[in-house]
Amino acid sequence: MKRVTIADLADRLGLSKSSVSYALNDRPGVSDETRRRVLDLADELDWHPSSSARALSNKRSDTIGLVVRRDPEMLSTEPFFVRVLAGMEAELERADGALLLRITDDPERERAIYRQWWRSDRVAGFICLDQHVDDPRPRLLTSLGAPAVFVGAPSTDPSQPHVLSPEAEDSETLVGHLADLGHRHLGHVGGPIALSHERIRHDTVAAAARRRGLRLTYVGADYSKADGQRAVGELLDRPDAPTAIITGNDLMAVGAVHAVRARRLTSPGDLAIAAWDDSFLCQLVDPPVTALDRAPGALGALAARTILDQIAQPGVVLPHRRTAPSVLVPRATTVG
Amino acid sequence: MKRVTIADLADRLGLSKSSVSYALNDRPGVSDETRRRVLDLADELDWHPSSSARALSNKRSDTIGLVVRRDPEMLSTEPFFVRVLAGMEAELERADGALLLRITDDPERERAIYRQWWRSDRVAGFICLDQHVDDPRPRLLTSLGAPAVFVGAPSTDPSQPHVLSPEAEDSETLVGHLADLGHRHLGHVGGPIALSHERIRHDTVAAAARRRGLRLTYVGADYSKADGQRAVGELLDRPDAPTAIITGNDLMAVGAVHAVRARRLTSPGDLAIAAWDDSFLCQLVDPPVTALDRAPGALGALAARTILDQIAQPGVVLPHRRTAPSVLVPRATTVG
DNA sequence: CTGAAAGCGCTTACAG
DNA sequence: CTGAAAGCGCTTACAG
Repeated sequence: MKRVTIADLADRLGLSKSSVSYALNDRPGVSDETRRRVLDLADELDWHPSSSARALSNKRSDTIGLVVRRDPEMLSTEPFFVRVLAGMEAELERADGALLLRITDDPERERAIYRQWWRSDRVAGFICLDQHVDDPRPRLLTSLGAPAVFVGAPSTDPSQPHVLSPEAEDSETLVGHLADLGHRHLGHVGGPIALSHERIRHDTVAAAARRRGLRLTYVGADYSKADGQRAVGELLDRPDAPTAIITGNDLMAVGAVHAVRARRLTSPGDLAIAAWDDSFLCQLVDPPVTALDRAPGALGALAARTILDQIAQPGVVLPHRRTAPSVLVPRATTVG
Repeated sequence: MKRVTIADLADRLGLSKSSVSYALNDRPGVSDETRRRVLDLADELDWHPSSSARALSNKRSDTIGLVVRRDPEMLSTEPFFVRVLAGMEAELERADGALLLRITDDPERERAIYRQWWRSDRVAGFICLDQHVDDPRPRLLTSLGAPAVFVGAPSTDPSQPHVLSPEAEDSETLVGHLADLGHRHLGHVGGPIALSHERIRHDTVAAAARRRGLRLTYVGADYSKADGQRAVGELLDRPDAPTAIITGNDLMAVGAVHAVRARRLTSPGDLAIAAWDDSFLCQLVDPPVTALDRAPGALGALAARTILDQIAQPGVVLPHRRTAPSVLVPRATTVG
């Protein structure tokens, strides 16, 4: 099972290795006929360039690194993550790139992996998810000189590109939907406030409510169903409970449904519920939950495209990008 | 941002590159003191070996390839996949390996990626999920000479190792549970019969039922909630409907619950339901579904360990392995 | 215990 | 348009 090399091709064709390399890489310096012969033989012998030799010569890899810092168990309850991942893959597939993946919930390890992958030239750049307050990655990656794109929230280093979901528009959509239904007091059950995009939502939901003269009560939870249920329960048990809530993800919306049910109340009668992140969960629960379809695949694809662009143009400050406004899918918990 | 190389270390220490390399790789040929000095300086300068240079010299990469052939949209509804993935990651993390991931639902591309990754030395071996009838991968990978481990079902090439869930024991557990509750006619709503592990389950469920003198009706579906609901609906509408069913995954169990509810029947009274693949879905649905917790993380970890072993011992035929029998989590749909 | 040298499979100036 | 040569950063026999 001897590997076929460029030298083999050169030998069989009576050419030099350089000519073969030029032909294979579609560079000037070889006649069309020579190029044809080279490509045909490469095809016939099923030659593929050695990725390590090429990376060593070019001093760069064509692999994108993705280090996910989440509890693996929690991750499995997040359809959103898999859909973002699939979007990245689709884009990388087109560009024939590849994704090197690591899942760890140890912050020390996380940083070590970024360093190691970059220093050992394993990857040409990184896609960074879940930016949080005091996130060490913007500075770390800048100091390493590693290209990176931040997904869902801006990097604190403005020279690093980011791709965002349109949180302001989405907040507007959610608040507007509930306001149009006549609700005057909303609850916002946000995810972990250490996450940057949750801060953004906190502010944009508040702004949207203020603009309409609505009252707003914020309460934080951890994205789990159980904690969502607890948080919504607390809201419901207040004397001045809101009549509608917005939850930061689908799982907490399910928790909300259960909180309502546990109190023998009904939705939307006693509490209307609308969620970020549509998924099959929102459809499965009874009653089905009104939710924003955020097109996670598009976000992932945009992230992949952006990091590939950044790698191709090192040093260039790329424009930030965002996905199209999400689409509200009204269901029984608001319009039931 | 100049890369630190072994030559830099050698220069600064007044040593040769080979001594430095020996020290770094913990091989004989250097005094303990020299080794210490080398390691200290490497640490101080944050030296990391160039993965491509090392791979080129060693003629082998330390990356494992995972090509997932699934519709990305469907994938996001499968907590099972993410949990297997997380298990692999945990094991690879320990061994400091990495996972190169590609998701595609195009069979042509799938084969091309296996070829390309192997021929270009990007990966040292593969983990293969979702083996199906007439799967081209056993032959392809054997002909390439690429190490591979098959997860969930044996390869048709017996020299390739596999790691399995204990399907026979699990079938026994599920059938036994329902039989103990007094059910005499079971339905088995299997997943796509083209998948090898579904064939195994088809046979082992049948054997377990036969052994107990139970009647069994098999019907196939595609793992989606909608198709599960359809299949269960068909069973329920028969004049001789089974009193209990086993579904091939959690999503179809949810479909079963909905089929029952749509007919204004109840579970477990009119139909008991037990599922393979416990997940939060089984807990969320009302009534909650009895399910087998298959320890997907352990399966993923075992797969990663096995491919690493196979790579370390090329040519050796490894013993096949399986995870511990799954644990049945009884819930309302059977013991309600 | 240490050093000089060849080699892994590519790319890329530099001459012809 | 083509070839000989150096170099990417490692590893590993082979001499000393």
